Amino acid sequence: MNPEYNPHALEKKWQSRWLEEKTFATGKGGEKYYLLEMFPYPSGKIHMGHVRNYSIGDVVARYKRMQGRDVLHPMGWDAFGMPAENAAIANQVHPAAWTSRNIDEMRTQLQRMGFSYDWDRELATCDSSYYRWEQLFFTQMLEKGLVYKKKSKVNWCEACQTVLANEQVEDGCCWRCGQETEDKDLNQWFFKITAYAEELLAGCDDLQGGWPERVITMQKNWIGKSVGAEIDFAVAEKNCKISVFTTRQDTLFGATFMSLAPDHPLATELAQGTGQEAAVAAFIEKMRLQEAPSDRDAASLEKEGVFTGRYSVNPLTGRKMPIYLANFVLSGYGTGAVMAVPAHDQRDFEFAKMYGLPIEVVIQPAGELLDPALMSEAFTGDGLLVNSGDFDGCENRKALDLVAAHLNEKGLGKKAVTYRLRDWGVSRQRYWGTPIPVIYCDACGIVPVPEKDLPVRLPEDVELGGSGGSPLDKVESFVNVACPRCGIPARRETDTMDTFVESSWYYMRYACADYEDGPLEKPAVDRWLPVDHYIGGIEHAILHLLYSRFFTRVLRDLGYIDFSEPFTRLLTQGMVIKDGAKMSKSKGNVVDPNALIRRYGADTARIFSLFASPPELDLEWNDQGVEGGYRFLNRLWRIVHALLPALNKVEAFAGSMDEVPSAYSALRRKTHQTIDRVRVDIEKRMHFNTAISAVMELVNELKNYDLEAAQADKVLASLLREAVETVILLLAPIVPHICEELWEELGHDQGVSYVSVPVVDAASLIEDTVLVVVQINGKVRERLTVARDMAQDEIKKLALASEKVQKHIGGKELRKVIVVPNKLVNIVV
RNA sequence: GCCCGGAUGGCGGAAUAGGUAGACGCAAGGGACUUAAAAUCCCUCGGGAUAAUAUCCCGUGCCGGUUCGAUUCCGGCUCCGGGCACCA
Repeated sequence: MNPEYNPHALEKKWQSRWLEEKTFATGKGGEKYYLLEMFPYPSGKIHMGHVRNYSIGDVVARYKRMQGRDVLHPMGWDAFGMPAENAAIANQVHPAAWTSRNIDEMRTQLQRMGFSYDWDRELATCDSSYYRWEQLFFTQMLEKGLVYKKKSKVNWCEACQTVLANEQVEDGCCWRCGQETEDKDLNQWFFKITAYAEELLAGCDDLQGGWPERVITMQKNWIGKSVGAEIDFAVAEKNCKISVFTTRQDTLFGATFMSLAPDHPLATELAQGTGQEAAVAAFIEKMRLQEAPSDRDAASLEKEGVFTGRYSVNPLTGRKMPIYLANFVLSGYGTGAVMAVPAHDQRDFEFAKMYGLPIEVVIQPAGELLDPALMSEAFTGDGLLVNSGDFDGCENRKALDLVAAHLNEKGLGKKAVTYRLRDWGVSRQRYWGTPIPVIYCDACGIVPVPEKDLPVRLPEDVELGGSGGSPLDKVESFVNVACPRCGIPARRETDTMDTFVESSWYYMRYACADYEDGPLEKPAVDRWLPVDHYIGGIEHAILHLLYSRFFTRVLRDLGYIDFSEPFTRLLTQGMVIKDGAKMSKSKGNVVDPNALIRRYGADTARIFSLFASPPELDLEWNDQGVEGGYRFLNRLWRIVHALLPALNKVEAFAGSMDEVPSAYSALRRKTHQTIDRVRVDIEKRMHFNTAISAVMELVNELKNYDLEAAQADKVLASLLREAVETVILLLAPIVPHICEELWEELGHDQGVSYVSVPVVDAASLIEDTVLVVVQINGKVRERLTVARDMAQDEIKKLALASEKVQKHIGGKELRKVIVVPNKLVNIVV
């Protein structure tokens, strides 16, 4: 009696063996390969998204090992963050205790999935042995001017008494308590990511091919580069200038007024002495009180503004242009001032109509004559310049350069570039994060904590959930320090850093997780970085990935590393969906991976999440699909065991195709076709669903042979052994436990993890006969099995000789016959 | 509004260089085994016509084009998903 497939027992056996023997430690020789999946937040339980993400990564890691690569495949914990603080308040547990307990639970769960991590490199970002280096980076960035402090608008939740990151604001409300958030001006620390805007944009070209196109596009759009000109407009009767950014300097002759953001620094000053003071003040106040329009209807919001009483002078036409404050001008973009060309910009057009301002056409499209009086919308297309002095008749695209050059010559303006990207605000008024290593001294000002005093440890004895400000504010022993420079009493910064800072460099630290003499051990980082293949959810397409690209460049410029792009190849996997929605606690449609493992074992959970769809698409949850995966593993188990007595008397067939008896050539061909398909699917396409279906086909083929036949014929037995070993080796990265067990039962004493991926014997792929399809006028009418590489004339003759074909031709005249060798004949009548 | 994706059976999805549409799996139906059930094994399975596993017609969101031949290439739509959004 053959043993039953008992996933629990055998999975446990192999998992403990892998751990004991440190099977997945690095240093087993070969060229390096760094495979990384995005590390999880230790919420306490893994979810199906983790199962999918890490199953995908594990296939690649295990496959690369079987290709002889020295694979670094680490795991760690993105351990700082608000949920720990929320749990602390709700359950009276210290965030550190809560986090560490969750890490233990999740580590156990990941180990139960059989993922091939090198656990010796595990790290948690809430350890001071990790964040101390982040604090060092911060002080070094401060010295380099890459960190600065400024007052700025932030999202504030009054109920939770804290700043929220943009991504923690959902539809204008706090994700935690649901209360509407408000803008608040706070003094905040910023990372100067804008200093790298151009480099981050240019670097996108290097990602081409390795990263999904849409992620690159999203990053480019987020950086949002605009090329144009900065133009100075003199203010009439006032000794000042207003600078404007435009991408349409070709339309400068058509600028008839100017719009400033309501919070432009000159707004109030301009109105002084014009009689418009009251109106301007009222408008500014109104705009200040108004809620930010929700994104969706921002563009359709009615244009509104107020005349400042002042005029600027168009530098090319000398026209006096009234200066308005306008609700649609953003103070944070460009210079916060816009030259208005109503004929050629839709917003300016609407504003001009509203306030009766002149519309001047300066670009005429081909075959049409624009009349300002008749226009119902701005013309934003291309054409020839008119009413533009010396530039008349010039194509507007060419005029962009010519006008910019002209302005530059006259000292009126210059070419300029603007980005949408904003500096990264990293201050958080929270407890559970990396303390910002800065001391405020009345005498010395802002003083970075010296390296010898790092880490600035997060104090443990803290009251959470109180009202007002950062919890660290109230910890006297933390706050009160001597100034490291002059020694007088000073105060510590009590804000902590955004948790995205930790995740911006953790992948480098894995190279030297235990290194104590610095953040990064150069030889280790040189060996392993950059990450060869990074796998994670599409939801990080901008934030985490952009921050990491920024941080890599910062560390490069601080002299720690020699590369600029952290992730050579990126795979973004889709979400796990159930009942048409992303699995989430709030939707109540979660499937607990633990229940799945308990019922079917880890291998079933793995094969299901890989088989149901290709990685980049969303995966629709299906209970029966899981059952199907389980059935397949059972079938594999039974088939191998049924043949085992015969298989264990022979070696796997290793001869050439011409030694294979013709009765078995189909089996051998199928074996090698499967190797071929799986290699392409895994190595080139990352489509594990089709790789699995190819192996399923080979397993179906095995069903045609029984023990009796295998015992009767040694050649057959050795061919079956070759096929079975192929199945096991190809599936080993996908369902490693069952494969290890079967591999062992086949008499191998070395585990499957470092056995080479099977190699295709090209001669075995070739068939003696091929199926040729005969079409008449493009419709399939006959299928002929003919010798491979038959001459075109001969195939044609054969095709025409067929009775079915003759019937369809029905005596009609042949106009053309197309022959594709070994594939098809198309007869055109 | 702009920018990216996508649309194939009852379902998830295949079709890698323009050449047999629907691999593999799920669900469904029928059968075998069984006292019975589960499990397992075998068969059928896009729609329609027909006694038929013979034969014919239709079929990859819609309309058109290129081609001997289009799920695949081109043009124009529709719908769905995602990103950005008063960015000058």
